[in-house]
Amino acid sequence: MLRCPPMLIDSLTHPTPDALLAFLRAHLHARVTLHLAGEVEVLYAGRAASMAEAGDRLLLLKPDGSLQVHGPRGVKPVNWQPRTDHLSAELEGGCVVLHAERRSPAEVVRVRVIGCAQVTALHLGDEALFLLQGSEAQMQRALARAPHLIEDGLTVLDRELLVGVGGIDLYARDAQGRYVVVELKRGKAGHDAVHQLGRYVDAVREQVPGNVRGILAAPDITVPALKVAQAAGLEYVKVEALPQVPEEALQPTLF
Amino acid sequence: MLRCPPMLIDSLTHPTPDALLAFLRAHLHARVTLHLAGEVEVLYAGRAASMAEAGDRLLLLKPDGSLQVHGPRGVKPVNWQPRTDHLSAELEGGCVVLHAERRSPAEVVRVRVIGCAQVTALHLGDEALFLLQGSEAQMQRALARAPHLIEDGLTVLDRELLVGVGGIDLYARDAQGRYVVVELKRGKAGHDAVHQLGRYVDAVREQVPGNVRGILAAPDITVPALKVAQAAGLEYVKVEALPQVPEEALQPTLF
DNA sequence: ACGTTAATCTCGGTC
DNA sequence: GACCGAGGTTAACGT
Repeated sequence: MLRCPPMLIDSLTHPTPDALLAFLRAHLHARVTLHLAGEVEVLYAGRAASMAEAGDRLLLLKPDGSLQVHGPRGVKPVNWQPRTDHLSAELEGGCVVLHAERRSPAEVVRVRVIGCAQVTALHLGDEALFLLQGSEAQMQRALARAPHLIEDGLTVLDRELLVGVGGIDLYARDAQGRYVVVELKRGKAGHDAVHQLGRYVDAVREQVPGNVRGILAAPDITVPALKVAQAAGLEYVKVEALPQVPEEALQPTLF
Repeated sequence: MLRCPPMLIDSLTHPTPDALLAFLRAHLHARVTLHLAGEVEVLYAGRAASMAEAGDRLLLLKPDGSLQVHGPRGVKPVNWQPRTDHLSAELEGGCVVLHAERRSPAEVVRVRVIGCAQVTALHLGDEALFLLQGSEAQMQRALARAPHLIEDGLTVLDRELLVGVGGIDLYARDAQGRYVVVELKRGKAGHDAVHQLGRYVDAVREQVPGNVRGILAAPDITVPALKVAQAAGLEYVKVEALPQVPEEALQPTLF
């Protein structure tokens, strides 16, 4: 009675090209995650085009067909392919070559495996529960429930109100009955946030008569962005992204 | 005489917590890339906060201190930490726990390894040559050399001209002597590109007398963005991001 | 399929 | 350190 399939399915060290090909063929379309360390050469063509000369790299192939080629630095892969439509392995001139293609956008990544130090097939199982705190969506919910954190007397009329293109984070009315467009940012707000707010305020002004205010609500704002906002008659209000956590919860004992 | 250090340094399958700890301690700060497959629980706190319940995951630890935790889908890790200041492994309640911290922004990722199926230490060597074609920088160079691709009679005065904040991609003069601000996009241009162009044009108009034109040069543009551009008196010119490749080069024989 | 936006965006450059 | 903008951004969501 195998309730939890074994995570480590198969692994080879320093396989020959033939052995590697057989390994890949056996696992490529088996809802399995593959990990390969080796010397590799990568060609990419699609929205752009790139070529990486032979070098030691780490490949990751997930069951959704996504492929990533990692170098020795950084979180970002050197080359990648998100969710492919077609994945194949062939022998070309004595080397295993991986093809990862997708349409829309039409892109192909071609990986030539010159040498393989280790290849492993794993079963990563289902995704486990994941909770994120401090997203803009959470901030939006919290402020919709407690709009006084933005301004006293504010009444929220709508969330994610679609106006022309794009959605207004919070659409509200202030104590004097003026309409208020609120744009939220979970981090430091920059030019882009001010422009976004300005665009929404303009759109609302075209549709409703009377005064319309624009408020940028964020935990911080860049100095230039604040100037631009003020020059455009838009307001900035400081709000915290993460709900205040009681001091006790931060004590190391609870970790 | 070891000119190329061996890529595969060490590997364990199903190590005990003690063996895993020893393995990690031995390799963590040895300019080595570590790969670990196992059941894992992750806490993150910093710009936001997250927790991931125990699940099968794949860890990547690079010599620059970057850490990523991959699930069964997507290019993006479930949790990550780019370039840490401090990395450590300890035994807590019978489980190996990894800490990856950085200041600025102050963030910490804590990975509890409940079970380890495989852990491998690799040497990924130096980065190999990487060439990317079709970046905006390349496009900028190409169009600066051949501005007629944007418009006949255009003379490029400057590239990346700093005006207020941000840089104008191409600053030019047209056949009639009017100043032209060109904003480039390597892909489809959207609202943001139009706003960016508008901002630069406004900044130039404040500094020079006379008519100032704004041209958005991109291989494509969204319909709404085109409308906004036209309404704002800005122009759109279609230019290809990738230099035209001769048909022969695309023939499969050359692959 | 298209358009828009958030993201723990990452990453690099410049002031 | 702050700020800005590119990115093969990715990924999710809505129409």
